[in-house]
Amino acid sequence: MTAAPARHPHSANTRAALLDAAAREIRRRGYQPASVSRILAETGVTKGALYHHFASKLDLGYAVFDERFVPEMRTLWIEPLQACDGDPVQLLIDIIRDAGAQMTDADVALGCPINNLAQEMSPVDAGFRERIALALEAWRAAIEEALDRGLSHGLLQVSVDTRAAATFIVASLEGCIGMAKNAQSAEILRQCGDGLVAYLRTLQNRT
Amino acid sequence: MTAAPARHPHSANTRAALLDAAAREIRRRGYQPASVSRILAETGVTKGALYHHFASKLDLGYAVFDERFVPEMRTLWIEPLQACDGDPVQLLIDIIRDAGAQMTDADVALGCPINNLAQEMSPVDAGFRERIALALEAWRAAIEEALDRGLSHGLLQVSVDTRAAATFIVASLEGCIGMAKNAQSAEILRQCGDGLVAYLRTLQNRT
DNA sequence: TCCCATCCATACTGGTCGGTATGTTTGCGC
DNA sequence: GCGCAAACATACCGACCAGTATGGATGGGA
Repeated sequence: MTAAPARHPHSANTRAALLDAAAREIRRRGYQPASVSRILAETGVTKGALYHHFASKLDLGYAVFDERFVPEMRTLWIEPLQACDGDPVQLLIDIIRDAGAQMTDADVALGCPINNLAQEMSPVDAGFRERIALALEAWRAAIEEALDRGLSHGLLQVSVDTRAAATFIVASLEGCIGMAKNAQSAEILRQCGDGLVAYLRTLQNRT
Repeated sequence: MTAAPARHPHSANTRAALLDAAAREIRRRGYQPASVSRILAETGVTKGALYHHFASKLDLGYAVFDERFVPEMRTLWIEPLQACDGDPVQLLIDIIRDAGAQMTDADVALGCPINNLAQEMSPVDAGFRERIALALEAWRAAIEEALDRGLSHGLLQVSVDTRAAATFIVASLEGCIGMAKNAQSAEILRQCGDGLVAYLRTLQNRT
């Protein structure tokens, strides 16, 4: 479903514009309150074009998740983690600090799109739920593997259960982002992040 | 807005039934997708009765939050914390373990109603956002005060920043509940909870 | 007993929703 | 240049939504 034969070259642009606008709309309002009409109005694309590229609103929602939200998370978290051969805890701290420093209150107010969809859609739609579960599991696994490498390099406390720690890190990260989202405050995000950093440091082997 | 003059005694029952049904509906679907018609169908109450008791759907939503969700959180968390004069960390661990043990997968799949509304409504409606901020702050403050008492009794590491710790505890708790909600698994909730418990233990003064 | 506010019931409205049927344009392959 | 499918456009549909107008039932206070 990613790409059509593309006989007409501009077609891909239309599709991309729809995905971008839908991503903004879903980020801001969530999937269910997202309005197809608003997406069309914002892009200037007509309804016929949209339903040529996507079978339904749900299909569009899935595409936004797969082609926008997941890649974003991959480049921010998974790829750095996989490339990490130093101290994974320090890498996590750096990402948290960097991302926290760059975000404005407006960014923070939108939260994490994956977690937004998890909270909204998991009781309602199995397709979203399974996609989200896969994405979160990939994230968790990347953290666990990085922790494992750090452990084998003697950088972590030997008592650390890397699987449990990775699970908790993902959960508390989403929790911090969620708290800051409601507060609409990058300052709160940093405060919450500091709490998480304090936890992360307890995993390090301090010698 | 809590209670009308109640000239007719049955009136309070109607109102309570509406609040209960609306609470179920909002728990399951969120506020925006919650349908007034479904609430009426479930209760057997008519639309005239509903709009006699509540000025609007939003008013009903606020009442559900104030009179159902917040009291629930208060009895589960705030009151035990305020009554705690022993080790606050152990109290938190006990609550987490007890609540986790009692919950079924179906319960877990609904998540925390306060956090659900935070993620859904904070970018959309200031009234919800402020209510949620107050509730979360009350929760955080109750934890902080309990930690402060524990600290003064020598039960915690003297290096603990109780305010930051309380903030992080709330955030990570909501994060754990959110992860388990998407997984629809009480087992995941317990695993995440174990991670949080491991963090909580790092706050204790082990001597 | 009768008044009157409270409480509830019914029918309806305007608006938005996602989706579709049908027609037109576009541009590559031949 | 022609054929033809991909790509887009327009108009419309039924369903559902929150909310309202209006009238009727109810029951306690004077």
